Order: sequence, then C-alpha cells, then structure tokens
Amino acid sequence: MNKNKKLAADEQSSALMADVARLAGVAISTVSRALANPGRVNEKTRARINAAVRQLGYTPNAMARGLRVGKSNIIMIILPGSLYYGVSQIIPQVLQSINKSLIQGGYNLMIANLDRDEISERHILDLAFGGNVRGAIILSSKLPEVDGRSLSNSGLPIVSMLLDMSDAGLQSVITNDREAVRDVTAELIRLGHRRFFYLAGPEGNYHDVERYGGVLEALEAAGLSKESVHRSGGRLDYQHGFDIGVQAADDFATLAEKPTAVIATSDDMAISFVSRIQRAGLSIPDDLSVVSFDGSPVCEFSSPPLSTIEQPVEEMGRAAVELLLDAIGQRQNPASVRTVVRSKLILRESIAPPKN
Amino acid sequence: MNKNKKLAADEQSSALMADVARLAGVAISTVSRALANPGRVNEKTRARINAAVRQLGYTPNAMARGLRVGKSNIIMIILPGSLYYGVSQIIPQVLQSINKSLIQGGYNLMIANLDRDEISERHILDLAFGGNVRGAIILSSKLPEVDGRSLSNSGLPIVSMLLDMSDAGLQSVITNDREAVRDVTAELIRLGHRRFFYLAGPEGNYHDVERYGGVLEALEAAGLSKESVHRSGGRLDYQHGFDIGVQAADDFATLAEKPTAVIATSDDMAISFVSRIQRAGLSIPDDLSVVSFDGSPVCEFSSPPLSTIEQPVEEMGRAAVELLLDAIGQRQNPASVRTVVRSKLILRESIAPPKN
DNA sequence: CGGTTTTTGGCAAACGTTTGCTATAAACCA
DNA sequence: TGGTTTATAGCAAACGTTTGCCAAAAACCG
Repeated sequence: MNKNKKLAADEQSSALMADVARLAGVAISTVSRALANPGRVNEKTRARINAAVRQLGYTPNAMARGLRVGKSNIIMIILPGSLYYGVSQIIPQVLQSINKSLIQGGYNLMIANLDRDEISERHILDLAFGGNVRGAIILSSKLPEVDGRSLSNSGLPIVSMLLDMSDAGLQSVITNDREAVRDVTAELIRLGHRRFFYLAGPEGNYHDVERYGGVLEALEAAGLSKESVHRSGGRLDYQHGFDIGVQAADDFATLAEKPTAVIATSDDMAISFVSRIQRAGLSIPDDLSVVSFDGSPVCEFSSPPLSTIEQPVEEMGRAAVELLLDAIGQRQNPASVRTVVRSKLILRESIAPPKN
Repeated sequence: MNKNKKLAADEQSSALMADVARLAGVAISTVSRALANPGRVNEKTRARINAAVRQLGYTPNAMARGLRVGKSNIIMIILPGSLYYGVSQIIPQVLQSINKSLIQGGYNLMIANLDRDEISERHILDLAFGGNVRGAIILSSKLPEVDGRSLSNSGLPIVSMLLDMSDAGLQSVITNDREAVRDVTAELIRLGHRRFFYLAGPEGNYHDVERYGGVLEALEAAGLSKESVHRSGGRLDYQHGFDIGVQAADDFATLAEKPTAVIATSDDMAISFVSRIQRAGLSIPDDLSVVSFDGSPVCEFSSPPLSTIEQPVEEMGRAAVELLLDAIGQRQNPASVRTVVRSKLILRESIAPPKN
C-alpha cells in the first residue's frame, strides 16, 4: 500500500530539486529560481516546473536552504518559567498571538525553555549561537548568559515583551502597568476608599514595582499617606497566585483596622483571596471592593464578577513580532525602543463605594 | 564595545569547527568526533579541543549538522485551534509537559497551529516534508492533507494525544474519558440522583462521544432510561465553554422537571453555568450537584469548590514523548498502539445527595 | 543584417557539518 | 626485531540548496 501510494503521488517524501529539474527538463538552478525569485524565469518554464513540483509532491529542504543562505526562519520565545499559572492565560495568549503573526510572516515559533536553570540557559544559547534561530522574543528580565556566551551578543535580533528592558538596549513592548493601577486606585479613592490592601507579586519584580508604584502615585496625588496601603505578599512568584491570595486572606484577618479596597496584581490572587474572604463571612463589594490584574475571561463568572485590568496581550504580541521582523529585515528602525500598548480596565460588580 | 567583547570572548558568534580545529591543532574531523562520539578520540586531544571550544565560544551549527545527517531535532506539535480556552489549562499543560520531556531528550519543540484554513495545512505539510521536523505530536482529529501531500505518508513518526486515533493507525495517548464519566455518574446515582443535565461539547467530537457514552453506560447499568439525562449544547466547540455554560443555564431554566445533577464536560462550562444558576437563586449543591471535567486548579476556589475530573496531562505528555522518541529510534515498538492514562476524580463540595 | 542589449538557463562553488576510508603511530606478540 | 593488531587522526566526499558568473538565445536597434 505504501508502494501504491508512492506510485500514485510519485515519490512523496524524497523528491529532490534535482528530480523536479529532470522532470521539467531544466537545470537545478532554474528550478531554484523559479521557486524563489519573482521574475527571473520565463513564464512557460515556470509553469512546467510548477507542474513537476506538484506531480512529485516536492517540498524544498529547509535545512539545506537555511545552511546555504545562513538564515533560518525560526523565532524562539524565551519564557520566564511555567507556561501557565492558575487562570491567567497571559502566556498562552502571548504564544498564540505571536505564533499567528509569525506564521503570517513566514516564520515558525519554537519554545526555547520552560525553566531558567543552567541547563535551559545553555540550551537557549545553543539555539541562538547554533544558527538555529533567526530572532528571539523574551518574556523574562534575565538574559541568558553562561560561560562567556551571552544572548545579548549573539547578534540575534531580540524583542522583549511584557517587561521593559529598554535600559538593557532591548526593544520592549509593554503595557502601561503603572498608569493603569494608578487610575484604578484613583477611581477607588474617588468612590470614598481610604484604606487599601495590596496583593503583591515578588519583591523587586518589574511588574510589582510598576504596579505598586501606581498605587503610591495615586495615593500621593490624593494627599493620602503611604500608610494607607497595606502590602501583603512579596515573596512568591506570580505563578503561585492562588497561594498568594490564600496567604493574603490570612494576613487580612490579622489586621486591626480593615482596608475597604483590595488591589490584587493578578486574577489568580484575587480569585483565591475572594474565595477565602467570602468563606470568612465578608461580602464583596459590600465589605470590600476588589480589583485585579490580567483580564482573564473567567473573572466575568466569579461571584461577584471581578473588575480587572485587561492586558492587551494580543496587540502586544502583534507589535512584538512586527518589531522583530523589522529588525530582522535589517531596517534598523531608529524609532523609540519602547512600545507601550494601553491596557483596559474592565469594571464589574466587585467594586463599590465603602459601606460607611 | 562590541569589538572589545569580541576580543574578550574571542569571536563569539562566527566561530567554526575549523577554527576550533586550528586552535587545538587537530583536523576538523577530530573535532567533530570529539564533540559527538564518546570514546573515539584520545583524552588529551579531547581536552585540548574542549578548551578551544570554550575559548572560542563555539556552538555547532545545527542546520549544517541536520543537513548532513538528514535529521533535525525538532518535534512539532499540531494544535487544534486556540491555545487556550477559559480557565482550562489543558493545552498549556500539555505543551509544558511535552516540551520538558523533549528537551530532556535533546529535542526542540515547534508549534504548528492547525486552523481550519488551507494555509495552515500547507504550512504544516511544508514543515513535515521539508525535513524541518523529526516527528509530530498531534492534538487534532484531522490529519493535514492538501493536494497530494498528506501528513500520514510523510514518513514522520506521529503520536496522537488526547484523541484516540488508533483507528487511523496513529499511536494514541488518551485518558479514560468514558470510564471516568461513567464512574462519576454512577456515584451520583448512588447518592440518589435520578435526573441529569449534561453539558455537551460539539456533537460528534471524540471527547463528547466518549463522555456522553459514559453517562449512558452508567444509566443503563443502574436500570435508568436514556431519558433520565437532558443533553444541552452540542453546537459550540470546547473553546467556547463559557458560552456553552451560559446557554445551558437558559436551557435549564426552561425545563419543567429540573434535574438534580449536572455533568459538565469542561470546567469552563461548569463555571459559567454555576455562575448563572446561582444568580437565578439556585444553590449548589443543595438544589443541584455539579461535576465537571478538566481539573483546572481554579475549581478549588469556586464557590462552592467544584468537583472535577482531572486529566492526567502531565503524564500523558510524558508518555506521548516517550512513544514518539521510541518511534524515532527505529525500534518499531509493536506494543499496543493505544496508551490509556487514568484520570482522577477530585471530589469537592459541589456534589451532595439530592434534597428530597 | 551586424552589433548591442536583454532575457534566460546552466555550471559549479559555496554553506558547516559528519563519516567512510585510509594513513600513521602506538602497542603488542612471538 | 619484524610483523600484526589496535588506537587515533586526517582527507575528502557527501547532504540539498542558493547564487555569482558566464554562455546562449532572443530581442532590439540603427
């Protein structure tokens, strides 16, 4: 049967450019040009060649081509750690968006890593220096570097996403974390809230710095002191959002003077926090307003529906790919190395004026 | 500065095997053997070569190697559509698990998305026939096939995951959907439930057939008629789980005689359904028991915590990779072409005996 | 119609590895 | 010590493309 198939579709797998050339009665080079270059070969010849290609089921060998032209069409994405946390689909969404844009541009997406241990670092660098990949999108603040080799001088075009690494000379596509949190905090203040509870990501993390900064800015603008906000967490990574929320609920219980509004820096935190808080008998938003960060669709179906700051992941992915492909196309675009895509606050029932 | 760097780390990017050979004072072939083969070269020579490699920051060119040996070390994963649905982390988890196993085996993971359009089919086939990839893991019931080329006769080792495609001759790693749903339904019957509400995936879909089949088997075993279960949905894909749940809630409202137990075939469906049902004043599990499918971590933080059938994604991923690498290693393993990994029912407070 | 330009096609040399075969050196044995 | 085996290293030919350069043919021009 395999043999039949082969006869039917003519040599399926192993057809070479030479076979096509022979069948079409031309030289190999002509086939090559017919397939790649636009107007370098006679229309009639091209038609013959195309027919031969179809008849043989010929597909050019990507590695041979890549070797010859010294370029691959693979883009790698460097991830900070786990691909998924609780409900937040940020990373998958990013992957999806990037992959879509890349494919449209004729590129392929490869996942470089999952962890950031030395093995992975080495792996990433092998990919980069081995001519395997053509560019990289990085979602981590740490540039791989191990015994002398560093991603930053691999010569590879790199775009950072989610994190602002323009200081490190990387083009960065980010969202306006600080501003968004500032605005929502201001809104809470406007509603009458004066005491806040902030669920933090890991201390020193770019996102946490920005988001907490946003809170402080809003407080200051309203003439409130820094002490108006209680900061909870700060040790665990965003991947452990559920745990952060659970611990924060315990933390909340110990507070003598309860805050009236909660700013969670991920949906996961908010969800587990709310779950625990409700179990403890508090009501949202009557006793406590809650807003979180990420924009997971599931927030619509929490009880109550959760206000959240939606990250424009799709758009950021598109932008990152565009920048990367520009950079690959040599057009050293001198434009700003920081692209900011605005996030969007989704207001739902988890926010209300404080009771008294 | 770039120049400095280069001098410091010696030629970073463009070091060739020839450079290493020259620096170590040996022939190119010796370097090649030193890097790959185990005991083919003298220890002393090998040490000199390794030193040279480090000094030059040499990384072998993957494409040249791939071209020469006629193999790549890239595995592609073919995804059915969207990378993510509501809260279900199935696909990301699969990706994570597969990638981890692959990297350990020295392979890389490339993402190939199988949308319904011809473009992506062609794209996948180009990947397969272009010598780009070494094997594939497919999470779709549709094998790409366009004008004569078909993935099934690409000669590529393929393993199917999540879906049983052993009929199509593919090794398949699946979970015991039918059995799991049968068991949980039986448990609900044991608790006293007699009328069921089933939230369906797309009609004809492998998972839906299996899961619904499981329900029917349990009913039959208990001597209950098929009419004991009301089937809701069946038009939308699992990606639209939230919508399915919402529509099902409407559907539920129209029923004269209310079921007392709900079997949702994804966590998304369950979550949005529960949200709507609760808003309508019903209480879970007092008025209605709910169990769902997928095992998303967030289920623990729903109110009430949701019982769910956890898919053993991690283990399935590992198994799939293992099978694939076995197949690549030529050892035509004649073992069963169907590997079943058992899922796990997580019982939480959303299930109780019916009220009356 | 001869000369000049333009189009088109072919030859062969890359690209950076791996590997079969061969050559040398070392080790062993009688 | 001479002959035989064994370890080690090198030569050169692949792998399947692309592309610079040249030749032939066609088209154009005066």
